[in-house]
Amino acid sequence: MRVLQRSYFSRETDVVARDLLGKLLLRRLFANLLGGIIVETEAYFGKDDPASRAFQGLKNYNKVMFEHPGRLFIYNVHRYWMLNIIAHREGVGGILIRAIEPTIGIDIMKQHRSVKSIKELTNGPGKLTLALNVDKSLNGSDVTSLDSPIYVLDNDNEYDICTSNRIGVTKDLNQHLRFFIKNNKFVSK
DNA sequence: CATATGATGGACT
DNA sequence: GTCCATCATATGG
Repeated sequence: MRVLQRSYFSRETDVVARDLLGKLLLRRLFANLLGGIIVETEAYFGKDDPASRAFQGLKNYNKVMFEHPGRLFIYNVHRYWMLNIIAHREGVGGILIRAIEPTIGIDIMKQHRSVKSIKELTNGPGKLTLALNVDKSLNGSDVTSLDSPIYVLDNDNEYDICTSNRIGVTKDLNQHLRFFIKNNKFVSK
């Protein structure tokens, strides 16, 4: 397996969002490796997407969205941090990682969250950042190197993919920009 | 299992 | 003061 490179993220945002399903998201935390299989994503565009954090234009907090692909964009909503990877062919765009299937470092991730069942560990965007110990300090970091705190490994497995409208947005576009693996029990509710 | 509701804090105007 | 790409809890089946 190899680390996904900048060229991988330099494609249309929705194409990359769909393509990321099944890939392995890894978080290096001190001597530990945490993470799992990406099972749910959402694509967000720029000035033509009213649900996007870039819709209102360049701000201090969202400037990573306007920079080159392959970096993390960490954004706060309510009390939680959202983990996004910047991806676009040109212009602006990012992908929200909404859920992963835990496979590596499960015991450590459980220490970060008091949950009874493993199903609840990372089945939501705010839940997985808690489990992976991700916060704003990682905003802007590169994901295209094994030395990065977070990176994504390629994975050959094939999955059936479903789509829907995005979850929780107040002004969605009239197209399906949420992607998830069919029948996977770690997809968010 | 499903749906409803209140708490929450960062960044905006 | 307002908005928000959420979550945990409580309740009913």
